[in-house]
Amino acid sequence: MVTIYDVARRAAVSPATVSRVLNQRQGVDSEMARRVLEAVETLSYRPNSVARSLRRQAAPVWAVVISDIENPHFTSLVRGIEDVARANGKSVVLCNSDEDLAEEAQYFEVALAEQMSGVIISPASDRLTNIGALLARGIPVVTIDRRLRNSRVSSVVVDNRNGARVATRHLLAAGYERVGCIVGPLATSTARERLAGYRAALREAGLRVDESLIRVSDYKEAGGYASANDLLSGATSPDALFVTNNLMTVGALEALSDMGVRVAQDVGVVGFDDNPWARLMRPTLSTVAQPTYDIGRRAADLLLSGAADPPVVLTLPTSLMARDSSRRTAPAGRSGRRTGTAATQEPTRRRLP
Amino acid sequence: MVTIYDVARRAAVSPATVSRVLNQRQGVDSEMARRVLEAVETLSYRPNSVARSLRRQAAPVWAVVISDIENPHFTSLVRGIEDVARANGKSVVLCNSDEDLAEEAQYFEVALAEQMSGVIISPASDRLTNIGALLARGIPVVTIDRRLRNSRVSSVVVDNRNGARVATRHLLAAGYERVGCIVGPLATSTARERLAGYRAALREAGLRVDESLIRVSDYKEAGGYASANDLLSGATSPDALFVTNNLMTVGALEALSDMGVRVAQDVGVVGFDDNPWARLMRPTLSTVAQPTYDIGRRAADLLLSGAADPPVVLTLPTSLMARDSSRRTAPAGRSGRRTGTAATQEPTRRRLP
DNA sequence: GTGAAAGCGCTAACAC
DNA sequence: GTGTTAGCGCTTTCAC
Repeated sequence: MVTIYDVARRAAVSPATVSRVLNQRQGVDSEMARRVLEAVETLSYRPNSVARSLRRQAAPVWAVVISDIENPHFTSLVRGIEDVARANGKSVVLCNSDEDLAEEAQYFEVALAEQMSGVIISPASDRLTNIGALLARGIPVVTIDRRLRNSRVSSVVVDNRNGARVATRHLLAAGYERVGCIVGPLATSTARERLAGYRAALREAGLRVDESLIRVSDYKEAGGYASANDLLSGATSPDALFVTNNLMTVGALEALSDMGVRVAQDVGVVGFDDNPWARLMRPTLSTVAQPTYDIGRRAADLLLSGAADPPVVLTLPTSLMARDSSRRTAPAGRSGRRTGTAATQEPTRRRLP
Repeated sequence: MVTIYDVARRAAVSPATVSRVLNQRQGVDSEMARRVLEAVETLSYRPNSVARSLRRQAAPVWAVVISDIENPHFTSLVRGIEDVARANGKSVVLCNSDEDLAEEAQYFEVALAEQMSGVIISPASDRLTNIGALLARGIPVVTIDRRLRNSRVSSVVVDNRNGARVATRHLLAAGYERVGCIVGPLATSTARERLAGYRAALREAGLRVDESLIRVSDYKEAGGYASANDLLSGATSPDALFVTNNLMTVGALEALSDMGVRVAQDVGVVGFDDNPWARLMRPTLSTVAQPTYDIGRRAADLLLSGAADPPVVLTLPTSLMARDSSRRTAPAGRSGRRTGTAATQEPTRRRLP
């Protein structure tokens, strides 16, 4: 392996000078610098970043701890983070926590052991996720997508409560009367906030919240399937569903399909998190869209600047993508809906806020 | 920072002994070992893996270089890799190459500088991707999803040619006559193999290959959209499309939808790579499914064992998921197809292989 | 402006 | 079995 000493010898300078040149410190004689660069070239020297990290007591690496790398919502966040990371010479280590506190803690240990210079996390629990050791070692931490209750950290999130409120209101305005809700693990801030928004919308419409129309699930496809199945076969079956993440929405739609329930006509649906195939489903799927890439970018920016002290919370807006799955009316266009049942349509009865 | 010396002092042993205990070397007095563990505990000592890596000249880290972290196909591969990595104490660094050779090369530099102990890559080009420096430094490399032509490396891939052949044959058997093909960058082995399979199926059916029905694209959504648009507005418009990856399939379907072309009835479609929402589209989408998770797992296993010398190539099978998008016949069930046009159905004319 | 030398935290000879 | 010690490759005082 070619070391900095080899380069120094070849360029007839000291290792210190080579280091200075390589780290663009100014004040190095330009002729010497030239020789160093030449030696680097001819020897095809590559700095050993492990040695550098040991010496500097910090590795140019960020850990990004998310709960599911197969969830497009999270990968889109990661894209945003990555672009900033790359532009600033940081590597990104992706860690799947699977919504598991032990896994999460394990990754914090790795971040500590590897002397990483930052951690971005979507915490599995807003109270139990413990970033104390990270902060104690001065490693900047930013939470993303979700918040933490017991620590002073900067966060980048969306306005979940309002997003959920708008979605629910939209279903009510479309004439649905018994809107159910499938929500994620209540240990996450997103689940609680989205549930709160759902409740708020019902209250604002002068409706009482029927707890039997709420299912707490796991943000996964199978969970959405089971919850939808369960809700639809209950005594007071909902005529609409607000499903609070993308994976559970897929599961819920599969359940409806398997039960022979027609989306929109029989049961209106609004999901959370937009995606390219929402437009390709029939009926097309209404969703609450989040600026995912931007969330990631901003979290990374925060991390770069040391995570901000005192901590800041950036709350980005969501936007309702109203499509056919939440319209009782048969659409005029060619969206592939059966036309025979258009008569199911009925006038809007809810108060429009 | 607590070091191994602090632990040694506290346990009244030498640093070497602490190291031995921590690395589970046998032959350490059990009483001493107990004291060491106790000291580790009370001081909440965490080994510094940077120092360890420097000393050992290797970091317990794998680089996984893929072209798009937002493509579910790749994230599913990564899942498989990750599970093996975690079970063996390796961290995974995810790198997006964006199908770009320069980016790719950049990540190889990082892997080298970080002394990583393995690289899994889905090469952007089968001839131009250069893993020479990696191999020269003895870093094991495995390619995944795609192969490399100019290097001796182990690979885990699927039988792309046959998958494409079966898909095309399936469309012909369903009565489509002018099957078009949207293929990825020809620098990738997958694109060439899938195209070859498509051609083979046409030949086997006694048809000549109409080059004007083939579009070379980029494995991205926008590329699929543009290609479909282009194909459908050409002089000899296809009555079916074989689209060779998931993202381009989404794009192609969007294009068809925007043009008012009915999938299945007007244009049959088979995509590559299965996904959960294929069942939710209307008509449901036929695809060629790959055992993605398993591909990742096996690649990781190979890497663990030093990438195998001489290199091996594992070729896994694909499976055709025949659904409604490739059926001209109107389905009996509740799949949401307009029923008025079922008369479009016509008998199969192709020879069934 | 440049070089000598110490030292980041750990492991592995090697000596006892 | 256990301890001493050198050294992995780099950066950074501190002299000059």
